[in-house]
This record gives sequence, structure tokens and C-alpha cells, in this order.
Amino acid sequence: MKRKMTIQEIARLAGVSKATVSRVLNNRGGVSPETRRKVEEVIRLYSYTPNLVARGLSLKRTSSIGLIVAHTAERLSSHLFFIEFLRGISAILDERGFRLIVATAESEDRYETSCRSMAEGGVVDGVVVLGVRRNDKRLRYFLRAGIPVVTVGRPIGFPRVDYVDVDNAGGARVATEYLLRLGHGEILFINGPREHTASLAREKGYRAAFRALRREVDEGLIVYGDFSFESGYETVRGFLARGKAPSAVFAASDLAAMGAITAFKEAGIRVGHEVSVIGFDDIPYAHFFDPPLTTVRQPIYEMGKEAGRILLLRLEGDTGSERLHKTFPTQLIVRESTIRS
Amino acid sequence: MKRKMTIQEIARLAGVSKATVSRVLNNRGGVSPETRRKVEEVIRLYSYTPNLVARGLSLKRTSSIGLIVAHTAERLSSHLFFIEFLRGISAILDERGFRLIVATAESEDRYETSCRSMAEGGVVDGVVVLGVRRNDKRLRYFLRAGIPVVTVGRPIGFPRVDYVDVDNAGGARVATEYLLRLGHGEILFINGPREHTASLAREKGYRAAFRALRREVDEGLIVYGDFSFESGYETVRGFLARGKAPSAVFAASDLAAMGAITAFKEAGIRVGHEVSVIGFDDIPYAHFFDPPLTTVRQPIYEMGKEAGRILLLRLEGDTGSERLHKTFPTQLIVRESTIRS
DNA sequence: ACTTTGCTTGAAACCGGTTACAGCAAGGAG
DNA sequence: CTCCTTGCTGTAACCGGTTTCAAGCAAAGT
Repeated sequence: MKRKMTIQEIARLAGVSKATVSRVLNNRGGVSPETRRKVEEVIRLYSYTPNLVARGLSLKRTSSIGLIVAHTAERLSSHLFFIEFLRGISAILDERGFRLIVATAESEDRYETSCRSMAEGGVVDGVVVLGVRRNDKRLRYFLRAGIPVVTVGRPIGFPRVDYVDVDNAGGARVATEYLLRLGHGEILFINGPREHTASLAREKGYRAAFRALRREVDEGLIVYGDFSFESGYETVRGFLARGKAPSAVFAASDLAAMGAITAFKEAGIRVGHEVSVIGFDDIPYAHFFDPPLTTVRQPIYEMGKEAGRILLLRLEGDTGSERLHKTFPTQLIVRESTIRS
Repeated sequence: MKRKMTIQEIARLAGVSKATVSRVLNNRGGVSPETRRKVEEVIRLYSYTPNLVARGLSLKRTSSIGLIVAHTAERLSSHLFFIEFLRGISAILDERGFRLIVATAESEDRYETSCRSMAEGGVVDGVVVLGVRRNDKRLRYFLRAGIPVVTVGRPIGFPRVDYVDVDNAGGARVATEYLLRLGHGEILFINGPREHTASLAREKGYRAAFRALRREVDEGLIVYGDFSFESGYETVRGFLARGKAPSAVFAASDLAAMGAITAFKEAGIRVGHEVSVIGFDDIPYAHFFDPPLTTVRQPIYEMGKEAGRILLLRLEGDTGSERLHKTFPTQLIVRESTIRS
């Protein structure tokens, strides 16, 4: 454990001033070639690296951005979303020398303090907020502190905040139309939570599909869940118990779709033969499932990358005041859980 | 976007000096009750929060710790491990007001720079290293820089580095014995990569089970994979193609077990009826699988928590020079992929 | 020979906190 | 009434960088 070198010591050893060392470190001009060489020599010799905290204080930017996760104890589907997203954003940040600070919290009040300290402590230059809600309190902290924000999902109530999103309505519509075209008249729609913006958009898509094919929506077939396996499982069990077996299910998450399929299986109904089920997300397990799941793929990794790109663009400041955003298309991945009716 | 307050301005507004404000902020003694009240009043009024970067520079600690992930583009099994682990460690760090910086990298050389800057830039007080290998280069950086390290998995070659681990040998032994006791004579062992320490320990456990029951190990039944679905799938396909259908499989990961099961299914062999398969990990999908997977559970969340605890203990400094470590027990979770032979 | 120009360099201020130390007032002991 | 605590507070140095500004100096221009 060598003691940590400072710029001052390097300067002394190279026989120059701190200012010159700083110029060399940051490739500023105005240093003679020989001085530069000499300083670089000393830096290499002592394998000096500048203290990033001190640099951060001086520059008022830290080259790190925060990733604000809704709740640590979130559901599995969120986990898989999270990990893919993380990979995407890391790829970009890493490339540009930025660090990623992940903020999570077990409880609601801890969450607040965690957000506040991140917003006001000057430890991050910008943040990406996952699982944004209507009039999200968290956003206010960051905006008030003047920290650039990119949300994942359209931030309703914040018309100027940058975001990345996925075409939820379009994806849901394509999936629903696919089922309708397969000849399924009644499609049970197991949606996410009512307050979730994504849920609303997906419901819109579901209805649009019926409208496009001039069919009536049976309101009794729209059910709100929470994206979980259990919500799919219980919903289908409930329908089967009441003797109302739907011929097709469109679930707003792959997990819920898997739950639905499991319920059908237990009732001896073969999915992909007698009934069709479509999920949403295309989580990595979707194609290992039995039957392999037909689903609507979200390009989560790409969304992570794009969120990172937008944030960095903002940080570099060469953007106008126009809102930056990108909505990604979805893709229907047809596997074996769907069949012509 | 209000301009950010500094301690100086608060001091001026409260009619005291920076030092006094600092004392109030940190609950130091030696401040009269009325002064304290006055300062707190001003702080609240302007909802001032101290700049954590400046504090970090002054204190030479930043209250943030790094989580070093092997590679971003790792396999799915690692992902699920990662997310659970992250939840665990976050729970602890969060409780103690620490931030988590996640270091990942797409390529090997970026990875190096990322580690180095984290080790030497003074941005983290300590690190947790995931997926540690023999004589891991990364550890050297951190140790050289005097940064406390906790590894996940026993760090071979570093006898003084703290770690958390799971009883890989014990878990593998229990699983293997369970299969042997079910009457399976030949157990195909689809292990992880040879160089992985966990793989070695699991193989040891596999052999120990045979020895305990006075049976011979058939060396041809020990195969090295990479924990992936594909490695399980291909291995079983290979065996079936050569007409050597094993009656039981023990896979070193749930993913590999699922791959094996899929291969059996495709060959028309019913797992949980004709053959038995046991996995390792107990990933969240294990019980949704068809058949629900018998597996060896690792307490990943708890391991995350413990890693955090150990690291914080180290940072508080009130520990001796003794190595801190904890090895967690595994638990055999019997579901429906195993059957008496 | 004297000014101008341009390049290189260092001194010093600054970023926003923490803390050692000294000063000062009030209260108690002798 | 003096001396000594004791408690509160402010001054100033420090953490380790960046950056402004002025100065030094050599080459070029007049």
C-alpha cells in the first residue's frame, strides 16, 4: 500500500508547478514538448492518477450519473428489465468514462433521502429514472437542483423532461390483432397496474386492434394485475373456475403470461394447441418456456443505451432547450404459445 | 432551479462562521442550543444540503463503495445472481447511507482502466468483487491502493482478503447423495468451467457423495460446461445421440439443468418420471419451470448483505487484521424434477 | 537598440467542505 | 479580586485538483 501521490508531489519531482502538471494531465496546450515529456515520465514512474474527488470539486462535475430504481424489492419482471437496461446504459457510460451510481431503497422514506442527497449532494451530473409515474415526486428534486434527467417511460406531467420509451400501444395492438386474425374472438387481457403509464398505453393498443378489425371489446375481459406471475395465474384460474375459458390471453408481461399458461396446464388445457397466450417483454426465459412464448419484444438494452446517450448529450450542453426523446418500436416474436383457433 | 447554497452562505445568513455550521451539520458538540437552533432554522429555510464531493475531499472518504462485476456481457445465470446480490448489498449500504457505484465493462482493456480509476481515483472507500478468479489481477489494484476488498467466492491466492462464499462442496454433495439414494447409479455431472473455483468445489462435493456411499465415480460422466442453458442442452443431446442415456443429471447451474431437461423433453423422455435432474442456484424461474426444478439453493441475497456488512466493518476500522469471511450453507429444494429410480 | 508578439510557466485564488487552535466571556474556587 | 476552568465561537489551514492572470523570455519586427 503505497501512499497516494498528489499533483503537488508530482510537480515537485518533475521540477515544475501544479499548474503545469494539470495541463499535462488534461492535454491542455501551452506546454513545451520537453516539459511535457518530463512530467509524463514522472507520472508514469510513480503511476500517478489524479484524485477524482478533488477534480470533481474543482470542476463541479463528477463524471458520474445516477440510476434511480423504483424499489429494490421490485418484481422479477422489473429485475430482468433492470439488468438489461443496466447493460445498455453501462455500455455507453463506460465508453465515455462515466461512472454509474445505482440508487435503490428498501423503504419509501429512505428512498426520499437517497434521492435528495443524490440530487443535491453534487455527486452526480445527471440521472436516469426508471419506472416513472405521473407527477413523479422524484423528478421534482432533480429538476429543482438543476440536474438533467432522462426517464424511462414518458414522464406525464413533465412536458420538458427527456425520455426514452417503447411503443406500448403499438406493441399491444399488433399482439391483439395477431390473436384476432388467428380467429380468437374473445381475448382476455391481463394488464399491468392501472396507474402505470405503460398499462394505459397497452390498453389503448388492445382496444385499437378491436376497432381496426371492427370487433367489440368485451369489457369483462380486461383485467388489471401487477405484471407478476401470480397475477396471470390467479386471473386465469378465476376464469376457469367460473367456467369461462377464454380462447386467448394477452398478458402485459411475460411473467403474467407464464402464470396464465401454468394455470391452463393445471387445468389440462394445452397452450399452443387449444388456447393461445401472448406475453410482453421477451425476457430471456421466454424461449425456454414450455411452450416457448410468443411475445412482444422490447429493445431494453437499446433503450438503456439511448437513455445514456441522451443524458450525455445534455451534459455536454450543446443541445437546445428542445425535449430529447426516443420511442422504440416493439417486435412481435412468434413462438409456440399461439395457434389458429 | 435555485442556485446551490454553500456552507459559507448559510453561515453568513445565520450570522455565524462556517465552522459552526459544520458543527451543527455533523452534530458535533460545542454549539450552544440557541445558535444551533438558529443555524438549523436557516438550513431548513433554504433547504440546504452540504456538497458531498467537497466533504469527500476533506474527509478522504466518500461513503460510496464499488461493485465490480466481471463482465457486463456475462451469462444469464450471472445476471440473476447479480440482481439478487445487488438487492442484498443495497439493503445494507442504503441503511448506512452509502452509495453504490457499479463498475462494468464491455471489453477487457476498458475494464482495466475502469478498475484502476476506481482504485486510485479516491471515489470509493471499498469494493466488492464479483466472480473472483485465481490470482485475480483486479484485486492487486485495489490492494495496492489500500482499498478494502471483499470478494464473492474464496479469493485463491489472496489469503488475507475478506470474502463471502457459499458451501459449494456441501451443496453438491447433498444433491449427489440425494440422487444416489433415489437409486440412480450413474449421475451425469454437468459442471461449470474448470478454472472457476466454485466448479472445483462442486466437483469435490460430487466425488465426496460417491465416496460416502462407497460407490465408484465414472469419470466419463463428469463434463465441463459454462453454466449456460446451451451447455446443459448440448451435453445431454450428445449423450443421448451416443445412446448413453443417463438416469440422472446434476447440473452446476439451474440454467444448465433447464437445458438438460429440454434435451430430454425433445427426446421424449419425461424428466421427473423417467429421469431425475437437479440444478444449482434456485433462480426465481426454477419453480415455474416444467417440471418445477429440484435444485440447490444459494442464499444470494444474504450473501450480498453479508458482503456489505463485512466491508462496512472494515471501513469503520475497528477490526483487527484477521480475515473476515462467511460461508453460507446451501439448501436442497426438492421439487418435481427428481424421482426414485 | 527597442518594442512587439507569442509561447511557456508559476503564483495564487478558487471549488465547498472539516478541523486544529486560539480567543473570549462567564462562572466557580481560592 | 484574581486565576482557572469551561463552553462557545471564529480564524485559518487543509484536502487535491483547475484556472486566471501576470510575468519571463526568446524570436521577430521596426
